[in-house]
Amino acid sequence: MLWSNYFIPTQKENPADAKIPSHKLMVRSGMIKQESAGIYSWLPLGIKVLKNIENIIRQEQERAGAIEILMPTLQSSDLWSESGRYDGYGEEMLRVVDRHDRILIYGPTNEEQVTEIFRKYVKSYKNLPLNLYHIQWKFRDEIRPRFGVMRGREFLMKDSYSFDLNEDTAKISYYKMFVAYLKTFQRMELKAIPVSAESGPIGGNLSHEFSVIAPTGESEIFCDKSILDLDINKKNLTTDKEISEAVENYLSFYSATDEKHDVNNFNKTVKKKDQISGRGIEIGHIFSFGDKYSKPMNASIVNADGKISDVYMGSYGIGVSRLVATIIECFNDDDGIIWPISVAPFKVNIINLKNNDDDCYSKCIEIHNLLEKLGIETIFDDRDESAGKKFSDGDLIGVPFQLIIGPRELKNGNVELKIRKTNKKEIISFERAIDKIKSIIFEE
RNA sequence: CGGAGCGUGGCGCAGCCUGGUAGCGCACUUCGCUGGGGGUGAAGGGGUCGGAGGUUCGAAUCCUCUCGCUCCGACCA
Repeated sequence: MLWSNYFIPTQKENPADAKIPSHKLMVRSGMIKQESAGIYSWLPLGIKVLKNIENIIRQEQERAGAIEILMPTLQSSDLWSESGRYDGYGEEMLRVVDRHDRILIYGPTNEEQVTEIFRKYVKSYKNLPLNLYHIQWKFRDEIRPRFGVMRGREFLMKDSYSFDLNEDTAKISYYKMFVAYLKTFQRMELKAIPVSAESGPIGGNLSHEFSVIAPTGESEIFCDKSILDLDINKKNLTTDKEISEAVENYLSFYSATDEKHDVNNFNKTVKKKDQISGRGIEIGHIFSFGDKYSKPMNASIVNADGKISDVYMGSYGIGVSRLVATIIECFNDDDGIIWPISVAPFKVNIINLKNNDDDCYSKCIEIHNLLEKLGIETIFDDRDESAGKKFSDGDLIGVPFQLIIGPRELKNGNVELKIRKTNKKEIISFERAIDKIKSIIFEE
């Protein structure tokens, strides 16, 4: 991609109303534009990252056996009356009245909707277990949206819904998602901590949220340091038994949200030096809630004995758009964003230091085409701007590798490779630079 | 919803208190010099001050209403 053909409206100054690093940086790097309170347009760089994150989530969901569907943003309020949540959910639901004076809801979540789909088609235990997920925009009319897309009113969420015959198999479904979540977040280089949590308006008795500790986190979490040292990829997890053991290993360590925190228990079970507490950003939340929706909505199946029983359900959410901000909160410096390779909008940023130099330009194009051919997404900053401007924009948008090409080093067949993560620069041959980039990217 | 504040070119702000129809930095346009960390010289374009009403000879400035946005608190992926 040629920068001059693309659309990255960067700005030097911080927006007046942005308070946290991710919000400032997302606006300054031209990823998002606010349209209303808590409602944003996603500009090219922003949507690229959002899609990358979405795809990682999608891959891990599929790997865990979840099946993608797409439910509408607008739902009939009748469904919500059936489940009893129409009144319960309150002012956060955005209601829309259509021309026939029917009330629609811009969905804040989809338990009712998916239960409706399930009950229409699934009648037998033979079709279980089933896990359906979708990635769709949600709307929660927060009293006070803030922090950019971290707490928007409109946000992109991945939500999965599991259906099982009984409590035991429902637990397996829950555990599968538990593992999928750990893998998903790890691929984004986030250290997500599963914490036992209140289930809130979704309901149920088994619930964990996945949080990342960061200074801008919104609520206090407490855990045993040992959880951070666990590595979900270390073990081969294929059978239900292996999955259960792995999850139960996680669950054996203390971890709790503010509401669930028990100081005495914390001190009793966790050594002082292993006690960790910090502000957590909640990026995922999973619930197992049995028949909370299936019962009032008559989502029942016939079991092996020919008896009718309500399905056991669970729901599993990931804040996709919030993840974009979370990753930035975790990876940034004074100059800008530092994208993990897996979600970076481009992997390589070629910076041409001297625009009117034919040799420099053609070398840039050559390298750009070569990288693209290798399947490495590259942006070539061919703008007629000063070197300094390109450097600072490059650091701001946080592309992992910068290839700096100028007449001085080109004479010797060299290029400067800067790794954004470390800000280390080295002058090496083009071949070695490309090999190095390849090895780092494809090793992932 | 309770408390606080803001709304002046694309962005960030000054002017408002002590009314006299707008100013700064960045960005933008053209030309030149430049080009290894937001370079530089010259010449330009763009706003009637969120909206409505009122006071006044005269309103960005005073008053009333209204809309939007932000911040602090309770709620939340």
